[in-house]
Amino acid sequence: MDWIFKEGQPIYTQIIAQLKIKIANGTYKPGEKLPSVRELALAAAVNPNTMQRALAEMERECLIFAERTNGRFVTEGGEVLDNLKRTLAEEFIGDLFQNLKKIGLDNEEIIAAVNQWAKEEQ
Amino acid sequence: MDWIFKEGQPIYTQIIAQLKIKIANGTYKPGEKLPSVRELALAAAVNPNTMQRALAEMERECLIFAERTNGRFVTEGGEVLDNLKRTLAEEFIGDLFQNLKKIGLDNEEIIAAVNQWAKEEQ
DNA sequence: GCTATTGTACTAAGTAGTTAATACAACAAT
DNA sequence: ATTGTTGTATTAACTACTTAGTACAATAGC
Repeated sequence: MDWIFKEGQPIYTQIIAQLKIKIANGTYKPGEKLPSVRELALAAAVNPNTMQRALAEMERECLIFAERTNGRFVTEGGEVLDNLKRTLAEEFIGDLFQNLKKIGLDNEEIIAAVNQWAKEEQ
Repeated sequence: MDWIFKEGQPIYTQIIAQLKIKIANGTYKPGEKLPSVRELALAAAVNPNTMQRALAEMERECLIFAERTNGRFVTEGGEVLDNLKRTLAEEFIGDLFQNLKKIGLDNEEIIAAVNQWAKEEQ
């Protein structure tokens, strides 16, 4: 399930989204050392510059931090991870409501559709 | 609420997504004539070429069709619109489950989160 | 102290998306 | 028949993203 990129969206933004998920689900835990830029780039089959750009962006968001010649680490502190999970979930759910409302569904219909989806699919 | 574009994704793909929603919610009804390429481009504050590209793509999907010098029309036939609405809704909901499962929520938790969101927000 | 690995920076080239400007053919409206 | 509007095509220029290649400073590990 690792490192699949779609067309129509910059790779570096997709890397950020997928890395956030990996942090949120514990693949990379707070305080843990990340693979090096070059390793990550190799694993994602992406140019090191592209991976570097994604990582630099996540540093600006304080999700990870770099130690000059030692490597990169996931930021520690329980709030960070909890905030990330909550923010991601709210983004996903908010987008769903926004989109479904645009095509004419109200709150009840949305909840019904989500329930039905959970039963029928997978 | 018309024609807002985000960064990080080609404009023509965002035009397609928003036009699909406009067809799905009845802004443009089956059989109805669409504004001309130039009008749409003006309304969306976008170059005519970009609008043309989005419209051409939607023709390939048979959602609209062009009459050489008369204009563009929404494809008629109830199935088309129903299929569109169902496809859009399934895409949105499917993405939600996929994303939330990645950060560790199961079906029950997802449904709970959606219910809570519907109560609390807006 | 040496070495390998780390993050970081830079330049050049290629590709895709966007805009601008222009042009043409077909036909509805007059 | 003429005119204006339609979809469509083409060319050029600009920007953003991506890749390739190279290089450097800092330091952990030995």
